[in-house]
Amino acid sequence: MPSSDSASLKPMTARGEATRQRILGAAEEAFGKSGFFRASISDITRGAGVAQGTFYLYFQNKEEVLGELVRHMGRELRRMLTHSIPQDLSRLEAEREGIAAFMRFVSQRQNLYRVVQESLFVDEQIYRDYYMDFARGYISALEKSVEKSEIRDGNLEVWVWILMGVGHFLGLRYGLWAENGLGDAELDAVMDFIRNGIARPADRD
Amino acid sequence: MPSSDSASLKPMTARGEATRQRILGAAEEAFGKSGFFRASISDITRGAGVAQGTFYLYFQNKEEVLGELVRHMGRELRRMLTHSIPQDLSRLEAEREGIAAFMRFVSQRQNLYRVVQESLFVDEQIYRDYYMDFARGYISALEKSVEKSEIRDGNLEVWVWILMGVGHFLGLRYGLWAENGLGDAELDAVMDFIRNGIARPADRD
DNA sequence: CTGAAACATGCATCACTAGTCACCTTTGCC
DNA sequence: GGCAAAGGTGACTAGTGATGCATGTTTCAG
Repeated sequence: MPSSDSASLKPMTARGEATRQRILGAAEEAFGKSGFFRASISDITRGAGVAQGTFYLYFQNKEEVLGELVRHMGRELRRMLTHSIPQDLSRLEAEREGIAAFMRFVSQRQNLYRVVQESLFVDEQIYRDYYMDFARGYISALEKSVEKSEIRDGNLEVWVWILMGVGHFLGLRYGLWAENGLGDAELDAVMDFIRNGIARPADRD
Repeated sequence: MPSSDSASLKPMTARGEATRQRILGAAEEAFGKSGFFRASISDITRGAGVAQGTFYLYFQNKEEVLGELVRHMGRELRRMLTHSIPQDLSRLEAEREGIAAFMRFVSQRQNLYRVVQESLFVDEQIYRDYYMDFARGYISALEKSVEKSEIRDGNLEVWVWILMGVGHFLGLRYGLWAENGLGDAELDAVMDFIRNGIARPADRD
């Protein structure tokens, strides 16, 4: 028994997988454009070019599709960051590359990013998992950097949530709302903040 | 002519205002608990203790209620911050007080905060207006602080979006998801980041 | 070539909700 | 006390959308 517990109807063996992917793609588009709740199953199946019933061959409901999309974004983003950030960079350099890569990702996959954000209002657990997972990896990366003295020490958990918040709002403001994403000058300003904070040099401690 | 343009049916003169407020309160609760889309008009009117039709005496639809709630949160938050932050504080001190006050606000009015966040998926303009307005005031406050040399200079617009992102994620992580809000030690860690950044003292510039 | 498993269809059912409206109640001014 | 305006009601209409299912179609091993 393949321990299918609550894990719906995922099994399949060929073209089925392709159909499933087309449904996921159409859902990403529909959710991104209309929002999760306004998008209907029939919008999705129409977009995928399949009949309504076909949807239920692969998913129990819309929520399940959303969860899948959010996890997909998590994997894609990690993969992307891994590939965009050379191993030999110092933490601050890596941070800059990471933010730049993230911003490109959001600009290019606006629908998917919106879907992730909306998951907070569909199933909070999906959203929490997404960020808790990301935070876990981020914290251990910072820990290593502290050990190598590439950055100073501090409450890394809090700092990571701060950094994720920074990324999120930059993604919103410059990835979704700006024509041309985040420019180099602006990225400089971001890094200036992250490196040095806002206190005058004389007031730092 | 009272230039009622698109401004629905707001006029009233006595107990009507009280009813309208009860509807807004019930909507805040319903939206916060179930989400905007899952909450029905009849959920709201039931919560307010009025008949369904009464809703349409004061609002055209759910969206309008949401807009009202978001603008309400904006006003309340500003008022709160104004009252919580003594005038004679330096910018860094004010920043600390502001974050602490914001965190208390989110913890106490979780439903309202959720409503504001969900507005992004109901009517993006409402959400943008909320943050664009907030950013405007925040930027000019920072400009004044720069003039007084309380903080160093930089790209204040970018910094403000960073700071709002920080606030938002702290609100999420510690205001909505943590039992006890943001502790003093954690607030210290936040201020440490905002003051000094994460670079080692030797690497600062 | 053939039959069974996997895939796919699309319509019918069922539940639910936004918004309307004809009618009733309260308020307060004369 | 009478009456008009403001406030309030709740059943009803029209529409939408999720989901079930009986009925095809495709694929491919033997």
